[in-house]
Amino acid sequence: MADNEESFGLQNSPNDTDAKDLHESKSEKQNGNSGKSPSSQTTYIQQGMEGIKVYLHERELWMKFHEVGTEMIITKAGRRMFPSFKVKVTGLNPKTKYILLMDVVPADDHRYKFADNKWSVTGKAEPAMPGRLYVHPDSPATGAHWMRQLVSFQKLKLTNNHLDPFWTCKYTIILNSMHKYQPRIHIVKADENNGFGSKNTAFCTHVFTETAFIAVTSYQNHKITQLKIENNPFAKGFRGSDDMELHRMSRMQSTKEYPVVPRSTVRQRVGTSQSPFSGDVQGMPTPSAISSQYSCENGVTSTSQDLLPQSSSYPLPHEHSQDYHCIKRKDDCHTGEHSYKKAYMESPSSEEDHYYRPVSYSQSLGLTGAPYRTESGQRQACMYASATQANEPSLEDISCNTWAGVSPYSSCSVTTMQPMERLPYQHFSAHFTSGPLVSRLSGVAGHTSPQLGDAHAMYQGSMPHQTLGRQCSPGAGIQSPSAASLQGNEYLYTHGIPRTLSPHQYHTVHSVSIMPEWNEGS
DNA sequence: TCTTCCACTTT
DNA sequence: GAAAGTGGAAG
Repeated sequence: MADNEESFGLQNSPNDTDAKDLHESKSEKQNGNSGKSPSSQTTYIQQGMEGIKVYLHERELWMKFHEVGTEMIITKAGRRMFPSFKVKVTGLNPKTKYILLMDVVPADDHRYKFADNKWSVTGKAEPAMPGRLYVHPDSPATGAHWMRQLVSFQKLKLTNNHLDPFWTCKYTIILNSMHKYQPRIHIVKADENNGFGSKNTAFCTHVFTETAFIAVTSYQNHKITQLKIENNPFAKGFRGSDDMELHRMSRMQSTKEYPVVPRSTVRQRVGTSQSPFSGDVQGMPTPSAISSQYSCENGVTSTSQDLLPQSSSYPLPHEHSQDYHCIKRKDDCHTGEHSYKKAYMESPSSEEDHYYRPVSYSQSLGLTGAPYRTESGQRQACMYASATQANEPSLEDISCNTWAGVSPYSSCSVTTMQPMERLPYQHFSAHFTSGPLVSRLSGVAGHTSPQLGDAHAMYQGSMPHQTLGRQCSPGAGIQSPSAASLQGNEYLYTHGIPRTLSPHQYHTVHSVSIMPEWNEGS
C-alpha cells in the first residue's frame, strides 16, 4: 500500500513523513480493525452480490499512466477522462436489475504540486466538493445486460467549475485541481425484492487503485502528456509523425510568425524527464497479486477503514482493484422522489473490445477510508456512507462504510449495515451522500428498467457550505443537493449561494449520514 | 495556475 | 458536414 502512495510521486515530498506515518497508522489500524473490523461484526448477508466481479478494461493502459502518475485535465466545460473508465462485470444474476454508478472521491487530504519533475505534497486539501454520483445511463438494467458488454463511463466529465449555475454540464464531477482522486464503481441491486433504498439494499463498491489520478488544469508531467497523445485518438493531431509535423510546421509558419518546434522534438525532451511519480519506486506500486476482500461493516468500520490508514495517508489503495462490499444499509433514507431523467442515453457499455483483465491483486485500500478522512473526503464519503455512520443507517451508507476491498475482480459481499455514530461532518450527510445515492437509486430503481437511460444522473453530496450537486445536463441527472433541500434538511449552497435548481434537475436526496470512520479517528 | 483560443482529430 | 474531444500556446 505504501507503495501505492509512494508511487504517486509523493516520494520526496515534504510530507513523505506524514505519508509514511499515515501508512503505518493505516496498517496498524487495519490490523486492529481487522480484528474488530465492523465487518466482522457486521452480518453479511449474501444476497447475490458476493459473486460479482469487476474487471477494469484496458488495465494495462491504466497501469502505464499510473506508473508515471496519472493526471486528468479538468476544465470549466468538463473534460473526459482518459483512459476512459470501462469495466467488465461478471457474476451478476442475469435476471436481477442493478444500478451501476461511478463516483470520484478524494484519495487523501493533500494538495499536490509538481516541481522538479515530481509530485509532492504541498499542503492540506481544500474542502472537497460534495460528491456526485454518476449513474450509468443504462441503469437500472438486468445483470444480463450489464454482463453482455463492457460498461463504459467514458462520458463522465471532470470539471473544476464549482459554480456552474446553469448546471450545464452533463455527467460532470467537480474536482479541485492539484488534488488526488480515486474513481469508484458501485453496483446496487435494484431488484424490487431488494427494497431499494431500504435497509436491505445490497450493493458493492469496486475500486481500481490504478485509476487514481491527480486533477490538473494543464498537464504537469510531460510523460503523461505523451501517453495521452499516443493513446487518445482525439490527440492524434499531436502525434509526431514526420509528415504530420512537416505539415503542421508549414501551416504554422505560413500562418504564424512564431517558430515552430516539431512535436517530436518536444516530446523527446519531455520524455527524458523523470516521472515525478516515478513510479515505480515510490509511486505507484505495482499491484500485488493479492486480492483481499473486505466486508462491510456497519458504517463504522468500513472496510475502507480497515484498509485505509486513518490518518491522512492516502486512502487509495494501491492495489488495482479493490472491492468493497457492502451491504445493505439500513436506511433511513427516505427516498424521495427522484426523478431521474435521462439526459440522454449513452451507449452504455459498449466497448468493442471486451478486453479486461482481472486485476490480479487487490489490496485493501484504504482508499475509501482515506479519502474520506479528510474533510473533503469525508464529505464525499458521506455521500454514500454517511448513513451508516449516522445513527441512522441509510442506504447511502452503502458506499462507504460498507465496502470492503476486494480483489480486482472485486467481488462483493453483502452485509447489513449497522447504524453508526454520527460524526461531525455529518452535516454533509444530509445532503447527499448516501442519500442521494440511495434516493436516486431508488428513483432509478423505481423507474425501472424499461428505460435504461433514465436512470443515469449524477448525485451529489453536499458540503456544508458548498453545494455540489448539480446536474449538469438538463436532464440528466439527479442532484443531490436538491435532494437535500427537498428533504428539508438543508439547502445546499454553493459558495454561499443557495442553489435553486429546477425541480426536475434535482432529485431528492435523502439525508445521509456520514461515516465517521473516515474521519481521522475512526 | 487558470482560461481561452487554436488546429487537429474522431464520431 | 457538424459536433465534440484533444493538447499546445498565449494571455
